[in-house]
Amino acid sequence: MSEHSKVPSVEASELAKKLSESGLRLTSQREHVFHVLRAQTDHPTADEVYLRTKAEMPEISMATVYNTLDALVRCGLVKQVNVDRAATRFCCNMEDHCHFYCEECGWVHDIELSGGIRDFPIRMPRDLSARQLDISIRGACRNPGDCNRKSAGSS
Amino acid sequence: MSEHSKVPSVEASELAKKLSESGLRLTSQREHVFHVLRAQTDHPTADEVYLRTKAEMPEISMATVYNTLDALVRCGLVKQVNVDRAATRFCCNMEDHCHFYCEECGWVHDIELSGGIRDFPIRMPRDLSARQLDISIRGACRNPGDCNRKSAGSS
DNA sequence: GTCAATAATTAGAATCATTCTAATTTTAAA
DNA sequence: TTTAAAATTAGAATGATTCTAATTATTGAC
Repeated sequence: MSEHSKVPSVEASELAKKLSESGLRLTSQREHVFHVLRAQTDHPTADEVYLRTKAEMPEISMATVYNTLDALVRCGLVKQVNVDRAATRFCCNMEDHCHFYCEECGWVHDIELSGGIRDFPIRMPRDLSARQLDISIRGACRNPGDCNRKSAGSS
Repeated sequence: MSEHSKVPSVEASELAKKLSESGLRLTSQREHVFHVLRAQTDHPTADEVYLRTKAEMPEISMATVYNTLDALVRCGLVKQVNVDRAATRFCCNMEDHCHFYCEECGWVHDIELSGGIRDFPIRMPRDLSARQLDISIRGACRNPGDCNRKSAGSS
């Protein structure tokens, strides 16, 4: 283990387990990226993850952030969120939920589901095998002035 | 009306109406792009739309294709489909339905919903106003050999 | 129909997100 | 330890999308 592991690693064992289940190794970079994702409940882009992780671990590279995010997605610890043409966002809430995308400010919020995702009234064709259901809602935060970021485009 | 309108324009009146409702003009480029989208039930990328439209109207530019797709989305005739990190796809099926994304071959299929989209068990927070619900399912076409494109990654 | 104002189109440059490359370092296991 | 495989790195390359400034088309008033 290198000099870099200076981060609370309560999550490390879960991370190590999940990674190795997918034949992936635990590295200090992966620990830091995972820690950064868990530290906030927002939905950062790869670039935002890079900047936040760099604050903890200045030597990390963008390529590693992408590799790590892919690794975390592959081993089921993180979800990719694609809501518009902009950069992909990442979400470490693995409970059943859906995403709200504000078209004014670009912010992505989690929305709880009232039932389990299995209860959704979708009939799957026999020739397709589903791995994951993603639900997203486009709309606007009310009170445009309160929009989280980017200053609302409308008025 | 220019020399370019050589295309069956049953759709033109609907298109003109919807465009003008949003304060947008009907142009021959917009007619062609809309026609191209309606001609197939797949989910082309902007680049694919560009190539298909160019076959009917060789002078059209990529910038116009993007502008037009945006216009069609804004006036409610077309939906944007974002399923992964790749290029956005466009869908002119405006019935309630969801999208299946095959992780092996990249193909996007429409899936019918068994109920109306309003029946979905989601409780919207009061401070958010929804405009559109998007549901997508990630998975794999069974029979990997039959995958539509890109030759299946798995074996 | 003609004109002016506005909107749309165009080619190409610019930007942004993501992936690739090849060299180096780290990890895990013998 | 040693070694093979996996991960990391910086930076180049690619691909998707947006921007820019000049030109052309459309609309509505006359």
